[in-house]
Amino acid sequence: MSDSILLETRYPWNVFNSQCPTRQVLDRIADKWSVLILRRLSDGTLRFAQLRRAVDGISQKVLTNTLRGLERDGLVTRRIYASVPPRVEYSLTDLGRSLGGLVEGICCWAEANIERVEAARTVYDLASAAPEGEIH
Amino acid sequence: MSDSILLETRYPWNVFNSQCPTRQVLDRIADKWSVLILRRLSDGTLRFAQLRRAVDGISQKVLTNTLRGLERDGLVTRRIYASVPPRVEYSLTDLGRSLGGLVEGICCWAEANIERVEAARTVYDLASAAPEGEIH
DNA sequence: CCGCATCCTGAACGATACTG
DNA sequence: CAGTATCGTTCAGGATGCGG
Repeated sequence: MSDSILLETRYPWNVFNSQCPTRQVLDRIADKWSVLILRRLSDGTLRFAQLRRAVDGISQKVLTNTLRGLERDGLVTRRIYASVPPRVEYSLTDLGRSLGGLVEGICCWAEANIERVEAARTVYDLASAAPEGEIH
Repeated sequence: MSDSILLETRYPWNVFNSQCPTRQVLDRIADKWSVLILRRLSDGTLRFAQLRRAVDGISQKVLTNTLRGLERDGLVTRRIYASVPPRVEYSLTDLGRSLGGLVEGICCWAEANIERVEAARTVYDLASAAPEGEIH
């Protein structure tokens, strides 16, 4: 009996349940900024300012917050060097690296399919603008 | 010459550039609700109310908005049956189905690694609460 | 049943100024 | 350099009521 349960659901968790803690994980990793940061760090260690430049458009505040969250969830390591000026390096943990393939997959999908998406948008927007036109 | 360019970057797009349209795609798919909806629809067509129940915690407004966005971007099809009461079915397009593996990967990663994430959080929160304690 | 319109609150975010 | 702190704004999102 317990075997069948194990076969049906390998984990007792369920992202579709809003009370399940996995939802919080989904919230963290299914996030634009998290994806971009993780992907940058998958190429190697970066300092705060480097990371900021590498992820165009992110504000200092959002970068700080996102890094804190990623660090708290064990995806990113923060190493501080007590020098003047201060030096802080961010890198992926093993757990963070285990997300590498997914994160790259997401970015690649976006780059590979943007033209299809834009084409779909054009069609959709045209249909929305003049829905009556189709009938006449 | 053009060959080397093609080899270096297969696409002229770059998600790290905030002006690049691929950022908008990333915004769409690197989103908690989009991921959950796409994953549900990858198992088959669903009506609006079914989808709402299947994605626990989503409000009607957010579901509507997210579905519109996914439809506009060509990931989801909306089929309307002019019956009483009205019947609206949502399903994935081919483009949406091409995201299936990634979407499933994200959800599975969350379910498979939640315990590691929670363990990391415990460590992080303890260290933040009493950082002086380590020295004594 | 589906989902649009409206109102409203709180969280997210940008900009700026300041510190170790 | 790498933040923290504060302020002001914007906007996502919840609640409710109505309409096709």
